[in-house]
Parts: sequence; structure tokens; C-alpha cells
Amino acid sequence: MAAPPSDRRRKQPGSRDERKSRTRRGLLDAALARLSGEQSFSSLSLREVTKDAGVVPAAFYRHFPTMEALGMSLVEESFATLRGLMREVRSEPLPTTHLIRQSVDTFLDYVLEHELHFRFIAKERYGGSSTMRMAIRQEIRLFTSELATDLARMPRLATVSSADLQLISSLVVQTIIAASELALDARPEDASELPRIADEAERKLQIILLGAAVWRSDQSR
Amino acid sequence: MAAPPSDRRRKQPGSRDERKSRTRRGLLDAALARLSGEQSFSSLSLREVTKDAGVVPAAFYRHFPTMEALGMSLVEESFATLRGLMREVRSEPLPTTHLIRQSVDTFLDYVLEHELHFRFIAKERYGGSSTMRMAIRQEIRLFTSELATDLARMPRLATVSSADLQLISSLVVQTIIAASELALDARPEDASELPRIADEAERKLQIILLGAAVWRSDQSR
DNA sequence: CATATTAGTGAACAGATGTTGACTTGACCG
DNA sequence: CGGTCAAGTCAACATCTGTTCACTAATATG
Repeated sequence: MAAPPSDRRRKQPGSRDERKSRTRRGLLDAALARLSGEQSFSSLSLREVTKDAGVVPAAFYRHFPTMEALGMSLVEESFATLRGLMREVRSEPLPTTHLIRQSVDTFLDYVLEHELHFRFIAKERYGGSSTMRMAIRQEIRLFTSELATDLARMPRLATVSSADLQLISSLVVQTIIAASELALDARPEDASELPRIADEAERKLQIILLGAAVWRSDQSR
Repeated sequence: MAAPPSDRRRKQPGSRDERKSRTRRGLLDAALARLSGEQSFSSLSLREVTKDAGVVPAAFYRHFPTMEALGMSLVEESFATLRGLMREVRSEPLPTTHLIRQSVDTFLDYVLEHELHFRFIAKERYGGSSTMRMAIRQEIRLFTSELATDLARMPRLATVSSADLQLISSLVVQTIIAASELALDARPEDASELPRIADEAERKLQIILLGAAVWRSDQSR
């Protein structure tokens, strides 16, 4: 008469470590999924996360001491994927024509591919706790510096000082971030929206690089 | 022997409407104050707001149907003050030298003067509900358009088409917003931080305007 | 002056929240 | 094989949440 024991623990396969890191991923993914909606991280509850991950609330503490810690992990892994993009781009030969347009397209594609991570960053960049904000700002600063060394290789920026390169890179980054945020909010039903955003970003970058090339020589005002 | 009745309702002066709008302000201010800390709007509870405003939770509904409505009021009044700044600036004669630097300083001063409002906007610009985000984006678009008409009066931009002016204005706005967000997070104990932020913004704007002036003539690539 | 409005009260509710402790049960290792 | 370790469970807790309802008392109105 005894029915087969309805075991709620039914994730069978894998060693102990594998199973642990799998539910850890489950928690991170559950949080990311929730954050793609209307909620912000600080309004996200531990219980919601564990529920979506298919785990009891108390199990959360086996993986993170607090929600804040989970948030920091999300920041870290978001920028880890971004570094992946940079490595990828650098390994390929640079296009000689339409370099700006191609870079914009590549970046925006990447953002949409990792939509949830970038949505999270966009929200927490200014909305999160101060430790989170500082962590994100630090990562962006790092990204800006790396981009600056890439910009130095452009012929028309050959004569620019490294301090000015930093400035220009910061302008480029803030422009591409703004475009990313628009792209994330673009309604998928309007297919013309994304190219328009890319167009605008491209033109902005052209203006910036144009100004940068004249910048030094005009230093005297 | 009867002590004077310890009336909890003790905001005496004013007509009924005055008192109503005073507690309404109290609610708005309480929310703003809370949001200057670590919380985000979506994690702000109705009870916290009413408690700080010195009013019982149920009284909230006499002023707003929901927290979301209070948030929209905050958006509205934040940008109302910003329009105030624009009117102010336009009524004064434009400085003929250091125009960019003076504009940057004026704006950043204004941001710090209305710190709480701008902190709120910074957080909710990407962290809030989609209706809030859209409202903020719309207001920024409006601001961008108005700035574009002002830019048109600059001698070196006289030949620029209105579509391009819009583009340039958007660049200027995104730069000044980025500077504002940095200024809001500047540690007050380091007095050198604010001028550095203003310096950076000034130089960025110079690059942009420089590029804009050459832009049209370079249209052929 | 009598009456009607209405901002604010106070208590109660059903539900959600973070954190705890003692427990099970399967994988690991000697 | 037998003991240890740890991921996950379960139940309980005190606290906070939004919303409701009937109420009070002061202002406004006719």
C-alpha cells in the first residue's frame, strides 16, 4: 500500500560539489530572473529566491551568508563575462572599415545576449547599496582603462597623451553604456528601434573621436 | 487633577487645505530622506514613510492611492525644480568667457542643492518600475530638446542641422548626468573631489563641442 | 448655529519576511 | 564497511508588511 516515497530531493546526478554548485547557480539565476522584472535588488527577498530555485529558505545560508553577498557575486560574474567579450574582440583582427559601427554592433549584440546580467548592472549601478555601487564603478573604471589602451592604437589618436586618452575612453564608455541601457528597454516588437539606437551611438562616437583628434592642437583655447 | 489632554494631533495652525498639503509634503520628504540612504524606492515601505512623517499608516491613503503614485509625484517635482534652473539660467546674460565651465559649475551646484531629488532620480532612472523609468526618460528627452535650442545660439554651432543639434545635446546631457552622479557620490571630506569632477566634465564637453563643429564638414567620411 | 466633510486615529487581519535549531539522508573518506 | 561531514529539510519564532473598517474631532458650509 505504501506508495513509492515521494522524495522531494530528486536532483540525482553528480558528486556533492557538483550538486552544491548547481543549486548555487540556481539561486543566482533565480535572482537574475526576478531582477529582469520590476523589482530591484534591495526589494528582492531571500524567500523569493529560494522558492524559485526550488529550495527551502534555510538552505540559502549554505551558499551565501546574506543577500548582499549574492549580489556581489552577481556583480563579479557580470563583469567576468564582459572581460570575456574584450578578450574575444582582441583575438580577432580589427576591421579596417566601419570600425566604429562594427564595434557598436558587437557590443550591443553582446549586451542583448547577456541581457539579464546587464539589466542587473544597470539597475544596481546607482540603485544598489554603496558597496555594490563602488564595486560596479571600479569595474567600469577598469574597463575604461583597458579601452584606452586599445584606442591608443588608432592612427588618428596616435598623438594624444595618455591622460587625454583616459578622458576620451570615458566618453566612449559612457556613450556605449547609454546605448546599452536604451537597447535593453527597446520593445522587441519594433524591429527598427535597435538599429536606430546603434545609429545614434555610432554618430555620437564619431563626434567624440573627431573632437579628440583636434583636441590637443586646440589646447590653447 | 486632570492633566491637559495629551493630544497627538498637535499641528495646529492653518486651514484644512494647508494642513493637508503639509502632511502630504511630510510624506514626500520622508520618502526622499529614506531614499538618500541605501534603500531603493521599491524596497521602501508605506509604513516607514508614514512613521517618519509622524502619521498613522492608514492616513497615507488620504494623500496617495498607492506608493507608486507617491513615486510619480516625486519624479514630477524633481523635474519641476530642474525646469526652474533652466528658466533661471536663461534670464541671466550668458557669460562670454568660460561659458562651459560656468555652466558645469552652475549645474553641479544646483544638483548638490537639491541633492535628495537628484539622488532619487539617479536611483529610479533604471532601478524603478517601467512607468517611472519611462516618465524619467521622457523628462530627460524634453530637457535635451530645450538644451538643443540653447546650443543653436552658440556661434560655433551656427551651421549645424537641428537633427545633429539634438544628437550633440544628448551627448552633453549624458555627460552632465554622469558628472552629477559622480558629484552625488563624492565624499564630502575630500574637498578636491568636486573640482576634479567638474574639470573632467568641462574637458569632455570641450571635446564634444570641438567634434561637433567639425562634424558636418566631415560628413563625407 | 446646525450640519456635513474629511484628515487623521486605532485596532485588527492575513500574509510575508529573515533567522534559529534540531533533524535527515546521501556522498565522501579512512 | 562504518563513521563523518554537509546540503537540504522542516517547523517555529518574532517582526514587519499593506489594507480594511468603524471611529473621532476639527474645520468648512449652508
